[in-house]
Amino acid sequence: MRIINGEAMRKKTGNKDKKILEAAIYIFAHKGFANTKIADIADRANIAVGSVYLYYPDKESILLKIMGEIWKDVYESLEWTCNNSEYNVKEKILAFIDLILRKLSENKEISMLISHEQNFWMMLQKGIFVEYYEKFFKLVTELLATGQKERIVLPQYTPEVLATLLIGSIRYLVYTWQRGEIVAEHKTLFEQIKALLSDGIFK
Amino acid sequence: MRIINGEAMRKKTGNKDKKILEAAIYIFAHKGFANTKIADIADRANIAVGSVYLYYPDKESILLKIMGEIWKDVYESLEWTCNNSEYNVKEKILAFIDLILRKLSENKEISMLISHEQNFWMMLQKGIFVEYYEKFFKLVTELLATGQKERIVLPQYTPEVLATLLIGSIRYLVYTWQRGEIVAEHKTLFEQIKALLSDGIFK
DNA sequence: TTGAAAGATGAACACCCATTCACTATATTA
DNA sequence: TAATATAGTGAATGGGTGTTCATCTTTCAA
Repeated sequence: MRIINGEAMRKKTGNKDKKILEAAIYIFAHKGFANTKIADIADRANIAVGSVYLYYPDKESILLKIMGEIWKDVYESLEWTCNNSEYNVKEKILAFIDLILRKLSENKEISMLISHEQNFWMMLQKGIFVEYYEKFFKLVTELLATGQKERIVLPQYTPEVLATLLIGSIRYLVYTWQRGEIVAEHKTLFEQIKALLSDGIFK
Repeated sequence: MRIINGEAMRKKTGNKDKKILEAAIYIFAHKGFANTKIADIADRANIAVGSVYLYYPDKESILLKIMGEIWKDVYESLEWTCNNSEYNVKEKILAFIDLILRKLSENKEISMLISHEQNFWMMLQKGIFVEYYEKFFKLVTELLATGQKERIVLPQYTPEVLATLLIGSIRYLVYTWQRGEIVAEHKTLFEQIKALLSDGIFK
């Protein structure tokens, strides 16, 4: 029983907020944000159009919530890894590569959504996801700078360039692979990417 | 004087088709295809809304024309380089990197447009640009495969993975730099990118 | 100079879809 | 079991915009 302001309150049931997000990820990824109708999302979530508005104020906030959760998750995972003193810098950098590889490939639609929408919405600087992404990017940059100080990472490149290259190429490689344009086993591809990027940045 | 079917014909003047493309590149890049109104494009091109439809059948065809021209240009330049027997494979690969670097950075808006729209429209497989891009990608892949045969390029990676990595990371690095998120001199950045990618793929 | 044919215009149209809201269903409390 | 308050519904609304078209303008051949 739930009492708020001394009044009886009906509970929201069935995790509709989560169902909306899951449906939206799928439709946004395949049709693009602009071509997605609220009715598409409602259909896929098996709820009424009006119910969507009980959970999110508008279409845009659904997208921003999704991207916010993705980058919050990635940022907090990396932060945890960086604060774990059992790892040395090289291990932390490899863990970062692994982390983002894993996050983007856990779900085809997440990788598509990011590849289709992120750059544009980053430019608009809308939503909390921008802050999480920027914190994540900063952490990666610092990690690489530390690597350079410890003479593990090649010194001739600026950390920002390295970080951008790593994040951008992983994102695009996973996307291309998910869409079937690169034919490779999951494990083979991941090892190639890790080896390739390691060869390019480590001494 | 122009005579068609024995009738008098007024000429189209002022290169309105080009002006429309240029205006569209700018607006598409900054507002996104979906948020761009035909009126925005007409305003920027200093013509009437209706005139746009004298040159292009609909909004979509303007975007597809732009992307078609970009990738036609890139593909044909690379083809010319590959057919030029004065270059060896390594020089051709370096020329390819230079080519795409140059194309994407010649104009901030082109780089933005590609980064915001290309992945999505590639997925839809709409427009002639898809064929040009795929021919370009195939050429790059073949170039890298030849490099591997001649023991110039690292053999442990599949050419498709290398090609995807090169194209994707250059695109994203230039975009990020154009938007001011990486602070670097044009020349410095280009040399870093070339060196970094060369280190990662050449023996 | 004039009539014809095409270029150019922008107000009006018609459709689309995000959002609203009057209504129904259901959980909760007493 | 009744009263209440929120959850859930989906048809209707309204604003926005891609496209059209009646009209005007310009060019060109005769």
